[in-house]
This record gives sequence, C-alpha cells and structure tokens, in this order.
Amino acid sequence: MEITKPYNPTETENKWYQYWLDKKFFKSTPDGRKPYTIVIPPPNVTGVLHMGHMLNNTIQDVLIRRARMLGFNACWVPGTDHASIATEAKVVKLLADKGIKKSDLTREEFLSHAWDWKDKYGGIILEQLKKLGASCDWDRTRFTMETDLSEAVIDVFIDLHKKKQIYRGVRMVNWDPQGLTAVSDEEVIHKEVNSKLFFVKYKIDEIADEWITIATTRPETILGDTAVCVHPEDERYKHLKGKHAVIPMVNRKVPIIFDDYITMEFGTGALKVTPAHDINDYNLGVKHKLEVIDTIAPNGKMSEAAKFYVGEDRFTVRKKIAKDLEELGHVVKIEDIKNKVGYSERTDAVIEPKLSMQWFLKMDGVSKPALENVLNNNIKLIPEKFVNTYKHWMENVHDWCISRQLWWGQRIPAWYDNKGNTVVCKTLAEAEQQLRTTNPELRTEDIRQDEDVLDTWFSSWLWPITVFDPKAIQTGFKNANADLKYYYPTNDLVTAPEILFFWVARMIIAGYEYCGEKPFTNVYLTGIVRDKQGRKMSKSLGNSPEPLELITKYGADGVRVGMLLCSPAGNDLMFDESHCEQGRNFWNKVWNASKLIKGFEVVVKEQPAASKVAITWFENKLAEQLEVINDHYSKYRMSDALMATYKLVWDDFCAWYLEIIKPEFIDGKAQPIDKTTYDATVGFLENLLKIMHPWMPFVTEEIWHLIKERNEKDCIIVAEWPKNEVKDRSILQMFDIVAETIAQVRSIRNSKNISPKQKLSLYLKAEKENVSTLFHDVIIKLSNLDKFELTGAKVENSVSFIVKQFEFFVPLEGSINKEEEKERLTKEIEYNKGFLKSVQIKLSNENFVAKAKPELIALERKKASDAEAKIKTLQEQLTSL
RNA sequence: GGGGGGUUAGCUCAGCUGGUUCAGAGCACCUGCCUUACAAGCAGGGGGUCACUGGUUCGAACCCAGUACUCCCCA
Repeated sequence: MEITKPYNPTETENKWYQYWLDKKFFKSTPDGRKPYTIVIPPPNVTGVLHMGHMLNNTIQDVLIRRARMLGFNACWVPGTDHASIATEAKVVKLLADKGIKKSDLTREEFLSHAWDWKDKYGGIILEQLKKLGASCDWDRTRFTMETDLSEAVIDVFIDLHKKKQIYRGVRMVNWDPQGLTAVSDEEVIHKEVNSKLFFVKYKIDEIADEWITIATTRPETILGDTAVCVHPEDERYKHLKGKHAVIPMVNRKVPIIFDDYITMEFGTGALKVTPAHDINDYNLGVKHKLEVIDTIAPNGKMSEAAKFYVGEDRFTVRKKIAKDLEELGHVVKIEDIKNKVGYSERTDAVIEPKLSMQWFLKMDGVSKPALENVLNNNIKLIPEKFVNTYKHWMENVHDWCISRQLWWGQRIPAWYDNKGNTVVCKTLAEAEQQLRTTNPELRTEDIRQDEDVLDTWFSSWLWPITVFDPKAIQTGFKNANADLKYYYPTNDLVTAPEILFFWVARMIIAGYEYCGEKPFTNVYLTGIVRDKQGRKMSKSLGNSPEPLELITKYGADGVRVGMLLCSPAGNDLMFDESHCEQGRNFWNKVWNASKLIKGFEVVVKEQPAASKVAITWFENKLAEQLEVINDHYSKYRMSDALMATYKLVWDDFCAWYLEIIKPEFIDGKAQPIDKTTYDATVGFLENLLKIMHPWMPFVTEEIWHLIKERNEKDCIIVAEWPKNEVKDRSILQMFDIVAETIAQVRSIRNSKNISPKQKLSLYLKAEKENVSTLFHDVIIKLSNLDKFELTGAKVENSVSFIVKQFEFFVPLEGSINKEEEKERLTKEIEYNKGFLKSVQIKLSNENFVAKAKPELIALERKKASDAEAKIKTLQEQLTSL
C-alpha cells in the first residue's frame, strides 16, 4: 500500500471506530488479568456534548487506552444520569410548548411523557462520545433510572432509614415560586443587582418615644418579623435588653434578642428577624426559639398569615408597603445598594427561602471514613491542593436534604396514613400491613405515598457499585456478583472539581457504607473550560464552540490533542481553537512522516554510517523519552506527557532522525534505502504510533495498518506499550553536541546568507585520539558539508564557534567581516567573564564553601575552570583576527 | 462573611527536594527559505524586574509574613 492521499479524518474515524466495535476491543469481562477500571461520570440524559465533556472524556479515554496497551483488562463503563431537575424542566418546557401544563397531568401521564423524551433524546450524548473516540464498553451502558438501579436507591433509603440515618424535618429550602418546587443550592444563581435598602423604625414597647431602626432590602417580609436582633457588644442597644419592639402595621410585640451573628457595621446594626423567609433568620429563630410566621405562599404571593396585601405578589407588595410605611412615618431613609439575589437557574424567578418538610440524611457519622481515607492518601485527589478544600468541607458537613418536589426520579418510599403515621418500606402492601398495626381500621385508599422524589445525587452516589451489581445493596458486598468483585474498587475517576462534594465525597461515603471499601483510588479533577476572556463556556453566552463541528474541522485526534495540550489538572483551561489547529498540524506531521517512510524504495545494500549511528541514537532517545512520558503519566501530568510525546515525534524523530536516514537525490532521482535502516525505521515508527495512540487513536490506527500488512486482530488499540530500556546514555549526550554543531553551521549560513544548497567545509580543532568520529557523517549530511576534518591549528579566514570544549572553524573566503567577528567575540568573552565572576564570588564565599553540599562545590569549580578555558580560547581567536 | 487557589515571555502553562548557564516549553512574533514527506512546512532569531514589600538562608521564581489584584467553593 502506498500512502498517497492526504489523511481524511472523518472517513478514517468512522471506519476504525466501527472496526474496533466489531472486533469487540472495548469489551471487558473478568479474567485473570489485572483490571483497570473507570466509571464515566454519567452525563445528564438531557445533555448534549459540550467542551467540558470533551475534556473530561478525552482524559478518560487516554487513560483507558494506555492501560489497555499496558496489558490491563481495561474497562470503561458508560452511562447516563436521569438528572431529575434538569430533565423534568426540559419535559415541562416541551409540554408547555405543546400547550400542556404539568399541573393538568397525573403523575403517571407526566412520567410517560418523560420516558418518551428520554427514549428519544437520552442517548444522544453517548453517540457523540463515540465521535470523540471514546473506547467505552458500550454493552455495559447504564442509566441511573433503570429498574434495578432505582431499586438499589430505594433499598439504600430504606436501609439508612432503618439505621436512623435518615429523618424527616422542617428546613429552609430554595423555593422557586414559578416552578413551584424546591431547587438545590447548585441550581441557584446568585446575581448582583441594584436594590434599595429601607431604613425602618420600630417602636420600643416598654419605653415611651423610643425607637429602633432596622435596615432591610425586603420590607414585604416585615409582616413576618418575630424579633429584632442586635449585637451583644453594641453600645447603642445595650439598654434594650429584655425589651420588645412593635412591628409596624401588624402591631405585633416581638423580643429584642442579642446575638454576635450580627454585623454591627451593616445598616444600623439592628436586624429584623423573619424566620420564615431567610435562612440566617431561620437559624437565629431556632437558636432563640422564635415564632415562625409564613407570610408568603408557595406561588410568591402574600398568604393569609400576612394579614395585609393577601394574594398580592411579593414584588408589588414591596413597593406598596414601602409607601404605606412612609405614610405611617416609619421610614427613616432609603439608600441604593448592590446586593446578591438568588435566581432559579431554569425559570429565572427570584428564589424565595421557604420552610418545608423534607427528608434528610445525617452526615456526621457516615462521612468519617470518607474524610479519613482521603487524608491518609488511600484515595488520592489530583491535584493534591483539593485535599484542603475537601477536608474543610467534610469537617463542616451539613445534613443532606435528599427530597425534591419533582416527579422524575426515584420516588421516596415513605407512606402516610390519615392519622399522621409514617412508615418507610418498598411497597404499598407492606405499608398497609405496617400501618395497620397502629391504625387497624385503615383503608387502602387512605394510604398515600410521599409525592417527592430523591435528589439525583442520592442515586449517582451508588454509581460505581450499581453499574456492576445493582443487587449488591441487598446481598452485601461479600455476596456480590463476579463483576463487582473483580472491578471494584475502580482505579481512576475523572471529574470536575465543582462536584467534588456533591458527587465524589458521597460516592466515597456510599462505597465504605455498602462495600466496606473505597470506590476508586485516584480522583483526577479537571478544570473548567473557559473561553479566551476567561468566561465559563455556556450556551447562554454563546461562547462555546460546537464540539462536533470542531471534530469535523480538525479531526477527533486534532481536537483531543488540542484540548490536552493546555489542561493542567485542576486548573481551568482557557480554550482556544488554535490549540486544535496545533493538534491537527500534529497528525498531519505524523501522516507525512509515514508517507515518507512508506514511500522509500527498499533494497539490500550497505548501510550508511550516518544511518547506523542514528539508529543507535534514536533507540536510546526513544527509551529515554518513554521513561519521561511514563513518569508524567504516573503523576497524571497529562499535558506534560503529551508535550513530551509531541517533541519526541516532531523534533527527535522527524526533524533529526528522518533527516539523517533519508536517502539523497541524485540526478533528480531518490536513492533507495537499505533494508536494515528501513526495518529499524519502521520499528521506530511502530513504537511511536503506540506512544501516540492514546492521544490520537484514529490516525495511529490508520498508519499502523498502512505501514505493514496485518492480520485482522493486529490493531494498535491492543498493541503492547513499548518497553523503555536506555542502553547507552552517553550517546545521547554526544548527540546533543552534534545537534548544536549542526545548528551552529546552519546559523552561519543564515547570518551570512549562504544557501542551504551550497556546500561548506568544517574543521574541528582536536587531536585524532581525543575525539569520536561516530557522528561525523551525520554532521556532514545535515550541515551539507563537502569536508569535515580535524585540524591541529586555527584555520585562517574562517568563522569559528565553540560547542562545549570543541572549537570549530568554517572557512569562508572573502565573506569574513573582521569587525563583526570582533564584536561577536568580544560580546561572548564578556558574557563568559560575567558568568565566571558570579561563580567565583560564590566560591570565595566562606559560608558557601562551608555549608553547601560537596558535589555542588565541585560542580561550581568545574564551571569556573570550563569558563576560564572558554574565555582563553575566545581571546586567542580575537587576537588572531 | 468562612475556606481554598492563582499571579513566571504577547498567549497558555512547566519549573517536582531552595543550588547545573535557571529564568524554560508550546503557540504566537521576526528574518530567510515554495530545499522532492509535510508552507498545516523547514532553518535561524528576538522576547521576562518570576505581581509588590519585607524576612529566613552562604544561596530564593521556589520557604515565611504582609500588601495588591484575581479565580473557585461554601454560607
């Protein structure tokens, strides 16, 4: 096969991806090998591939492909998350577009629409991942709301309830008055807005003509005030101890309480306390046992309890009450301020803190092993800096509110009768039986199940367990199936730092609780993909490139390389398309190099000396760099591993090695290459392809098959990762000198405007016995010399340069500008003198000589003597000009 | 308000145990080349007060303290 065509990414990608699928290379079943396992962070079923997924999944694919080549039984489990809130919102919107209101549907009808939606769109993102080259075991694809996975979630709820870890209680939630549901903290977007700060005075009940002024941005909540709070140290209010304030309009007498929670500097230092409508006030209320008056109804309108403005919207009321209070003489002043207000991510309604009955999971006990095992490095966070954040969070963990006022999700298995009894169990029948023990007359139709579903994370925290064995929750880890026992604990988890607590920490908790073992060993935290201006990429900003278009434009390989070139672990990634361009250029380079090699005419003939030494050199270079690359991988320095690969291929292989062994043209005709060199070169190419494969799976597989005839299962995806044994490090050092020598000659050509085609002569001032001639032919070839000889003395009319201890001359009759040369030499002497001086200062410092390590001192001495020698040589050159 | 980071070349980032000619890489830029694999390329080159101030040390981009700016998480 000749490589003639330019590389066609789209065609090649489809071809090989299908081939890999057909040959079942992604498939994994337990066997005698060691497993290497990754479970995918399941993307939302609503999701379409965005740049964050691209980054995340590319990293996972690189890890899994390399593990596969290293001989592990590599298993990457894919799947999707039902994402209760996001999905329900999508479905609600879709129905609304069709003129159907959720409130007009029964739960069953709505869920049937939701499942239809899931079946239609739920798999899109996984199909998109295939375009990226993701080598997941698709037969293992899971969905968090599959019957048996859901059952596991319910089992866990019942189990934790039995263990008294789950309880029901009243808590403040983020209420979306438009969506009529509680939303989680992460779905609240805090925006800075311009507001008015109202200063309102309340009469002190016990003292005539005494007032206390509070400041608030939400005067409509005054109707629900049940206290006024000041700082205990605040001199202004000390005399009000034990007194009461009178809430305007409603004329309610409320206590004045003292708490150091108050910021004395803010407003007047006096805070109105509305436990029903502010989380901080609520906490104060709990602490000081205050009355709770809920004045705002779920739809955001004033409730009966408010007594005034009943049925009117809270924002209308804000204006009205401000006016009314002003007329009553209670408003002292109004200031403009900026403050942060929470908005619902999906309805954009202003979030209303609201008290409601919710289910909670106690976190203090279960979170212990999750903290310990991260602190003792049993589970590694990469980069390590996240351990601090993790620790802080785990030490201050709050109970987890696990109920959501939604329909799409696992419904809470709690059942209520008509007398206020509650039982937690799986089925209605069980509930009936249990409830009847205290309520014998209970009729089945009077039993109702909790309307709420569980938080999405309450299902995804079981992900690393249930993808392998959903029944394990029931059977216990000891009796789990073969899959779970083989693959668990998994190896690496690749995810975003913003879900370190929501998801990662909780998986660890569940892992220890239900398997008695960590769910994974390493957690690689990726950064957020941002645009060039540092803004998070998002649909609403319209600043995110369409990933599939990028793939079409630069090839999946190009995009993969582009993403990983600039993605330090844990740091945000400033994405720019030019990185993909660089990625594309890289596969193009590899393609062309392969084209060159494949195009050689091969004959059996004598091997040129230059080729022979180049092979020895590159053999060692490859091994040396592979060592470096493996080391980067072991530390999860992905960008570094990629860059080392990039330079090994581009600089060492293409720019140096191939240029050395490439046969010359004689009379316009390319000469054939000797078989020995050709075979070695193909061998190198094969190893390089293997090293590149995790980054660029498609182009490497294509070349792998073009460069040699292969049988059907001989694919690079399952090829063995190369070994790295450096046999001769001295040759590497020698080559560095050779490379610099060649660069110097090229530099002379450049500065003197000498064509690369014009042959030059080169002399090295040295005794024959002191110098190796190993690379002479290489220097001759790459510098395009007609002569390279040793000389005992300086060569007249020449440009000279020094590499290490070697002094070289390039005779250039007529084109030597003495003044220029003098200037150049003088500069170089000065530089070296300066350097020598700094070393000498160091060496004459008694403290340095006394305290520094002996090796270091020896090194400094050598630096000094080397510099002296160099200065001497340069000075000789200068004087002889 | 509490916690965790970051600040090194025009851009994106390395710099791992304080010590090698340590001030680096890639990209971008400049100069010259359409040299028979590749102009998506080749050869060569310029470019930084390591945010600022102080301290520790024989020695600091690196350790410590403070300041400024900035990002993230939690409330």
